[in-house]
Amino acid sequence: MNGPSRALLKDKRSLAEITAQFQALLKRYAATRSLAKVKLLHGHTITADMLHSSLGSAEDVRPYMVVSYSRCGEVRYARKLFDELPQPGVVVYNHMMRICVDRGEYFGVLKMFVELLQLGYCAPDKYTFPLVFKACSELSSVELGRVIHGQTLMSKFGSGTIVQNSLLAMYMNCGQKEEARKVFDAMKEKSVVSWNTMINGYFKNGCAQTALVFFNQMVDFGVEIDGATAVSVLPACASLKKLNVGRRVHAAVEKKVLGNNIVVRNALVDMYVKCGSMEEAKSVFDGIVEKDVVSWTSMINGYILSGDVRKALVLCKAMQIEGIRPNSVTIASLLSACASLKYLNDGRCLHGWVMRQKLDSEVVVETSLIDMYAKCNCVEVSFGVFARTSRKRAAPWSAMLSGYNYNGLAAEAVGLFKQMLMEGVKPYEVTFNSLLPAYATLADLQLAMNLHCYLMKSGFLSTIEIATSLIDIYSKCGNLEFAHKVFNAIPEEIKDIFSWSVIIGSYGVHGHGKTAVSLFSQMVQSGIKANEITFTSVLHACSHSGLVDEGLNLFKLMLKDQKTNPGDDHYTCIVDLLGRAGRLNEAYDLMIRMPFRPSHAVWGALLGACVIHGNVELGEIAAKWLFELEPENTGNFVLLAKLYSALGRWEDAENVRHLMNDVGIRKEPAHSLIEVRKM
DNA sequence: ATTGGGGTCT
Repeated sequence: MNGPSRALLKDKRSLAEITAQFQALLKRYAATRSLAKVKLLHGHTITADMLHSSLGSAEDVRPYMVVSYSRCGEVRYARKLFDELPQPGVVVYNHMMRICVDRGEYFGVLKMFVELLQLGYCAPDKYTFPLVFKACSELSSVELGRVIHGQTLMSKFGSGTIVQNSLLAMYMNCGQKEEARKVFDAMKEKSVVSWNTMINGYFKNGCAQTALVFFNQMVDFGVEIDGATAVSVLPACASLKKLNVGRRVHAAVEKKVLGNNIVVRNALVDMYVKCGSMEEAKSVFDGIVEKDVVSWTSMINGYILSGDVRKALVLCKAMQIEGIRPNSVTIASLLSACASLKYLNDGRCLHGWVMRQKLDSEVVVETSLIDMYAKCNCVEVSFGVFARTSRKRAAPWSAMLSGYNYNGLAAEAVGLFKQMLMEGVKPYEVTFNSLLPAYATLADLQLAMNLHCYLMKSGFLSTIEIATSLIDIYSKCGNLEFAHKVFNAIPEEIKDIFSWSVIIGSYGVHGHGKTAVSLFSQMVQSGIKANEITFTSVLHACSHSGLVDEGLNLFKLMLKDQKTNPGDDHYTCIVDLLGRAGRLNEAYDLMIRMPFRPSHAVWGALLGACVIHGNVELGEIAAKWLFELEPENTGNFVLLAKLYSALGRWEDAENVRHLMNDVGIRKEPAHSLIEVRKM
């Protein structure tokens, strides 16, 4: 026997002295992560306990044991000792919570926190709160986070920079950027971490622009950037394609020597790739001495984005020669490239490789395989892959749904969705992106009502995009009443330009022009500015219902508006509107004064109107242009022939029909055979 | 003893 135990046996010193020695030793061992020594000491404490039956000293030492074990990563012992402690203090609690965080047991953190609050003899401290906020953040529990935020404000830790930083991260990760902003603005001392958290948080919440604003402010304030700043701001530059800002960050990285960090280098490669500068991406990539799988994957993705899938595949080989194995992300990236280019063979090769590498059970890989086969129009193979997945996660189901949708199999998509629900898989928002169009295609009222019911119960209907799709589905089913009910149920303040456009369009398509126009003015009154899409919907509605004056007024409104420029669609609507009303010359005058050359659609609208009203003069002009703009469209010949026949000009009609048959064979420009009198 | 951080797909 040696060390402290022997000291205890001899009992030359007081218990307090020995306890202090134990504590000091344990602290040192914890700092140096010396697990073996901690274990030895643990043994000594047990011996000491037995010999002296003086638990007093051991009670002072055991909390230190817990801390040391947890620092050394020996979770089992730490847990056991912790459970045996009669009165664990806040420090021990903090260490146990840290263990939970490291193991991803966030609910355990919350349980311990509540326990700690109920103890009565001690309270959470500045080390406790960051751990608890981390747990709230990972569990996406803002409600709880807010409560604990309130608690920090009541305590003296609410003004601590580190506590506030973890609070920022919690709000940002829960999607509450406004609340994060309030905390940030109120912070007395902002550290570089605070700025980084804001930049990164805004980017993650879809506000890349604001992320850059914060970055610029940070630089203006003279805050020294670090590696995490670079890693947070570069993706924002990438998504906004701000090559110049990216280059400035790169320069700062070089100046501050942050580039030893491979994470920073990889972020730079990705930024250059996304900004389309492959030369710069390659030069950063070449400069990385020890490239990891992320460096390679970013570069591979770069070649894919620049359209060189062959080179991407070559690089994938090169990386393996260098001894780096592609991971599921690399594969997912390559497979998505094969999908969009319909490279079925390369996709199959990758599939085989993935199976041999045993990467085929990763969800991302499964999902991209399903997507790749579907995009290559091999739905059966796609389903085969899908059937072999564990089917517990929503992603493969979503991929399969979008696969069915892509291949025009709407009924299958709806059937699969039902099965998904029966198997208890919870969809997420993007699942509906591919599912809802299928319902619109089927246009089955009973199915739509079932869906409506589900969306209400599951709460997804409160998502504006999904509610908007449902309006469209009801409209496609011909049920404007339900469509309008769904529209009315959307709270006024979240109705956006898209939901208004869809309801206006729905009334327009079903010939209720007046309602469409009145909805349009309601929208403007509610403070939403019309855009090109809404104008298309409302003008379409006018032309469908023959509301000439209303249509012309709206069109004038559009011309006056600086923000909305009439495009081809709008001219098509107006020409159609005037044409149907028999005001053909007005329509033609408008076309001549158009700021750009009328497309086939505009000419088509004019020709259609000429047929209705028997106007050969303008009809021939329109036909001449149409034959030039879309020589393959035989419909235009049919229309012109119809125009001639209606006026009893049988011979001309017959000629046009011959012409139509010839075009397919001779590819001779048809318009040369038609005499154009005026143009 | 604490806080923030890279590439893909859904």
